[in-house]
Amino acid sequence: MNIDDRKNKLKSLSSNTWMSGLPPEALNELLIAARFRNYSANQCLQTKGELAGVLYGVLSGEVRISATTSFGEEIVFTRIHPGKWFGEIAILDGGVRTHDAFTTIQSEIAILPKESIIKICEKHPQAYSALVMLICQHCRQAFAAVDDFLLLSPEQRLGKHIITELDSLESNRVMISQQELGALIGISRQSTNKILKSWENKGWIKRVYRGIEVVEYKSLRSLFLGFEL
Amino acid sequence: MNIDDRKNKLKSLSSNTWMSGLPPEALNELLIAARFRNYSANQCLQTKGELAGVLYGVLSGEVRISATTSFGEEIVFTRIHPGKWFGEIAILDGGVRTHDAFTTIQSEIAILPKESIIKICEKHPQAYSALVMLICQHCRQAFAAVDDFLLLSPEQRLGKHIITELDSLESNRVMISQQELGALIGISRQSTNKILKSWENKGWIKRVYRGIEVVEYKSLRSLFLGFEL
DNA sequence: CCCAGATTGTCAACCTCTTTACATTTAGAT
DNA sequence: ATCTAAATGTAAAGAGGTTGACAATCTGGG
Repeated sequence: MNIDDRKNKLKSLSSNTWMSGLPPEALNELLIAARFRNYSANQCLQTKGELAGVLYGVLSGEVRISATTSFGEEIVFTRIHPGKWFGEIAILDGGVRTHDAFTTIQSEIAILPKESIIKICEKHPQAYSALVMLICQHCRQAFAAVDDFLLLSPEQRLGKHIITELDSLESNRVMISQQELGALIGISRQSTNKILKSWENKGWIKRVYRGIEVVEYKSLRSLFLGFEL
Repeated sequence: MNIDDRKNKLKSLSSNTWMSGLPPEALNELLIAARFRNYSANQCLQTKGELAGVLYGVLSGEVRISATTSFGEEIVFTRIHPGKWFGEIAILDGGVRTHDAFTTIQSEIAILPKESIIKICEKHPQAYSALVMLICQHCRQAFAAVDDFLLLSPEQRLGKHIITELDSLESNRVMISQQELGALIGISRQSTNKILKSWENKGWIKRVYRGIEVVEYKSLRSLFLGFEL
């Protein structure tokens, strides 16, 4: 792979994320250290409990962050979309992975080995700070998720989750099965279906196979905001 | 306050937390920078949304981390016990407070101003790393909390929460109203009461006024572990 | 083109948790 | 000691979500 290819790839990963805070020199070193790999759907990137060696960035496709119960059911913690990084906790504290990670569709993933990150961070303190900003983001998101469980109804959580994915994707369409959508907010497939149906009847969304097209963004958002913006 | 007093206070805050990783020199500088303040019950330490200036450490007493809904209900995110620190996110990323914080009983709190922390971190990179370890801990806790909502029944969440507080307190007794206990795991006071009653009937706990004494720690723990340890 | 597997639509029965209501108990203040 | 506000105990009714079941629909691969 030539250097321009690498630059283009990392460029799509450095807009609006922790990398955007890096000095050009540090970015250049990351450029060299990064590996890029294509995964087909349903490939495993990491397993909960294993020691961590790398930081992941999603170039294209989608990654599902999940865990499996002792009974074999799968819960879905979140989904990571293009432009976003994950896996920094285990890098920063030397601990084990908190979740499993699988691609949901064909995806291109950037992989930064821990040793390279440490080396670059020692040389460029700003790189370390940038990583800290990344974990701060994820920590705030997790805090908000806990609050949402304590605070919002299933319908509100569903609405908020869809809006969040929409914003992250900069699109008006979220592709996900109702099964998985329910698993993300802690309700059953049937309940998810019922809520989506009621929204479609109100003209807020359009149900498509394995996905949702949002028509009335504002209505959906005011569902959990408690007011119109 | 003399230097020995300060040393004793910080000593109780540096066992088993982020401070334990600090070099003696850095610890000494924190010693000088720290302020100590006594709060009576129900005093406000911080408010959600405000810019952050300090890191808090609980020397004695208890702090409730909470938020208020648009309808005026209060949800309880977690409770902080002696020996624990909180408030590092806003210090690290310069953002606003994620939650309100109130003392629940008379408490002594250590307060580290942001400027002092930054100064010490610049001089001692290990101090910065120690703070990062703190946020990693909190991030892992938040991730686990989200998983628990997706994974465990109310009864299991209740059991896990009590065990967690028990371990944090190194005690066999948790002092908390059933109202607040329910608010922490997202169920009503009445449901909380019902579950506690059933546990008392099994001989696992003893209900006291505004508190719970745990008799059968192992039984309670196996409730959510899914197996006996 | 056709088939198999995945996904969706829909119901009814069931179960759990919430809500409402009220009596009782407890701790702390005066 | 007494009073008051907070906390607890308890039950019935109702809301809301889950489960199980089955038919219909869709998509991608051969």
